[in-house]
Amino acid sequence: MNTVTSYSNAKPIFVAVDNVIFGFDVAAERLKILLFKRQIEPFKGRWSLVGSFVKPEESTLSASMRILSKFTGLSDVFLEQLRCYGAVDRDPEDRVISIAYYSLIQLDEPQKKLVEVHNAAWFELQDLPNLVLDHEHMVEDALARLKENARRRPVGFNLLPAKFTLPQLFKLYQEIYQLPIDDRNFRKKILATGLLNKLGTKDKSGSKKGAFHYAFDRSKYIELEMQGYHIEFH
Amino acid sequence: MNTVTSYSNAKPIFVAVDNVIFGFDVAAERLKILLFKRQIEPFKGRWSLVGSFVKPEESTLSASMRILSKFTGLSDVFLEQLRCYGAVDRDPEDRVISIAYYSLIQLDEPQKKLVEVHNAAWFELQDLPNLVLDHEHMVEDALARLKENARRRPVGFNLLPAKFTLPQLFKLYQEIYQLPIDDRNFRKKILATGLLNKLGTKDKSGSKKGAFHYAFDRSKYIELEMQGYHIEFH
DNA sequence: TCAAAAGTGTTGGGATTACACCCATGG
DNA sequence: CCATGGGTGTAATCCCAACACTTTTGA
Repeated sequence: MNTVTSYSNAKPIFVAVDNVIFGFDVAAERLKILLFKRQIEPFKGRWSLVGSFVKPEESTLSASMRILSKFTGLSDVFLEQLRCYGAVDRDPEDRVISIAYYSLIQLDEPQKKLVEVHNAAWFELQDLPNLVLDHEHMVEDALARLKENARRRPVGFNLLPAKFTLPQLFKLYQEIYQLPIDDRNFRKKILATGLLNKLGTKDKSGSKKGAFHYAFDRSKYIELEMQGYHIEFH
Repeated sequence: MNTVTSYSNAKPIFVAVDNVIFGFDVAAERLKILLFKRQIEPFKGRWSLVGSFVKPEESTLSASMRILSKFTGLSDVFLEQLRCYGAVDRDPEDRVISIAYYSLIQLDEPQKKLVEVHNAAWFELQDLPNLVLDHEHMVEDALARLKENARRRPVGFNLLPAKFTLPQLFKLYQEIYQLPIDDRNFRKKILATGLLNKLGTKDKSGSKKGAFHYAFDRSKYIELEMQGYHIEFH
């Protein structure tokens, strides 16, 4: 870089990233979002999406991954950009634009413990506290995007463990759409994608009879991630 | 704002907007994109999307509207955010992130003249020059978004004049998808949306027989813009 | 009268909805 | 043996793709 840039007429702006991290609590059958208590003024101590300023030497995506990793210990999980929030007065303290990302992760028991370290906690969608700045808007947009994506791409599997059951998958989709779905048709549609491999084992935690374990077919996943599809859940 | 901000640990970054402006040349039956010759180093004189740095006192959306208006004279047209491009090395001169927007406008004869003032020109999709930075990537993403949107929302009408004919609309969709479409099924589907009002007049510029003028129903447009639909064009 | 574009309908097949009962098991 | 959740099938309907000819009119 030049010490005297040709961009010297322009004024730089603070750039932040904020992550809408979704987790599916299989035990509770609830879709949840990770929030933490903001560490800096203004609004210190209030609930916020997990975020950070973007450093000069990292991309916005890297910044998002850094934060995701810091709070969940995870890397190599589903993480996509949502959009940029660029209103002038979105932060009363200074001019800050934020790039929102959203992420889908497995929310297991170790994960629940882990986040406590950072003053973070998992909240049900129906039970979110007031959030700082425009973060409620970000959550709303992220949820809309998740709904849209779930009917076009095999994103749901990112929220489940490697082995899962059809009843679990079914409950997840009901949570995403917050609607009752016909379970027989759901099975037909989801099996018809070819994404699921039935395993020989059963999960007996949910019933006497037990439900078969499934794993998703990674190569088929990649294929459909590219092509896309369109499934309407009723 | 405080003179000493509590964000003083963070380093601000240059923020730009870039616009992918689509216009449909009804006469040529071609979808086109507006480009201009970059005015500043580096890459001065090379073809670029129209863009600008974001000023501290304007939102990213305002910046995008400012640029759109400067080059086309238009306001109050279709303009949506595409996404943020935040790679560290996307601009070799300095750290600059860019928020890309895309816009759909009517490309009539006056418009063609107007842009020449700013060293700008309209290019067919198949005939784009090499673009600076990551602008080719932006165009690619914008086109993918347009295709996606055109099957879910009534966006196509933004590219046509107030009165248009079904053959024109049909040609537009063929341009968007760059595929041959069955014209009878296309008419059925597009008329079934209830978006079109048939006018009594005809446009005889395209044929001896003449094609009926249509206008789109604004209230139905708003309704479907909210609800969305799903049409596959074959 | 003919060239050139506009306009129009039907049918067969595939997909989707709606819907209710049997299965397996542990206690 | 029974309560609980897991798993299964079909018929009726709707939707959609495929497909070719007639109309209008200016030159």
